[in-house]
Amino acid sequence: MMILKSKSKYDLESTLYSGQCFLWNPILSDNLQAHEIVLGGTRFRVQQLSDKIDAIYPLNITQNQSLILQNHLRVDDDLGYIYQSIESDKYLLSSFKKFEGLHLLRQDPWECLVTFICSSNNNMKRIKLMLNKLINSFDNTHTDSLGEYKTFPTPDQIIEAGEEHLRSLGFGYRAKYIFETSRIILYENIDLLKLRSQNYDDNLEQLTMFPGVGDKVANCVMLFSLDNLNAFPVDVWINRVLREIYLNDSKNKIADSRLRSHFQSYFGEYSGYINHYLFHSRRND
DNA sequence: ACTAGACCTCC
DNA sequence: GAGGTCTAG
Repeated sequence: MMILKSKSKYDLESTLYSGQCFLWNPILSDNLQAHEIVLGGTRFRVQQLSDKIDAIYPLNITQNQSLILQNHLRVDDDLGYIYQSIESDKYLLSSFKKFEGLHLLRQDPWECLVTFICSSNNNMKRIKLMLNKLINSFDNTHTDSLGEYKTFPTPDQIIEAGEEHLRSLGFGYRAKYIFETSRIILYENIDLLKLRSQNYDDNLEQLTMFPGVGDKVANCVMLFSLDNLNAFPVDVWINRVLREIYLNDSKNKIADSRLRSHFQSYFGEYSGYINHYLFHSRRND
């Protein structure tokens, strides 16, 4: 076991299951609540220990593995700095207090892209189910001291399996989107990791070129995997909370992309972090 | 630029 | 109806 250093208090439960990532699994380890994920081909397990994270697997975690985990968990984020950036906002203040320690994650861009293409017109439970089916339908089996585990399929594996394979897993019309997106990535030799830390506008333009990726999905991918912390996905929940709290219950029709750019200016460089607190709060009241 | 309808499947 | 996107007009 090894306590991970984090700049701020860390709330694992809120962070891992707030709807930004669907690849973490709750698991019982020594009768204690733990959480498991595969990162870069390695299986990791963590659990909450007071305000910090305890990395309990791999057992003798290497320096490099520990870096992979910390990088994914964004333990260096300074939440206090983000919290104080909007001091006068009553609703946000109570959200920060209620979910103190909620972090964004830094996910793998490819896995994140597939995840949020799946999210369209869908619910969290089924998104999770679809991703599990997808992972289990390929033979990417690895073995460690805990037993077998699987890694996420690559674009070329998805192409080889075919669009019909995805349909047979229950992906519906999203099968075509994921299949075509895989083809574009492979044939145009696109390295999604290179989009990391590129500016918001360029990434938005690049990502919305993929079929099945509109403004909302692109903003999710940018926020949850590409370090564009000013990304601001507007879904039905964010739309609700913006109207209720910030637009005086306005029922005017405003396009989500216009709401998005307006509130990006309003909330500033960490609007994406604020977005996730708004989302999580609105869903949990 | 902006607005309706269709779209797969499952709870 | 569900954490949207695409297409037509």
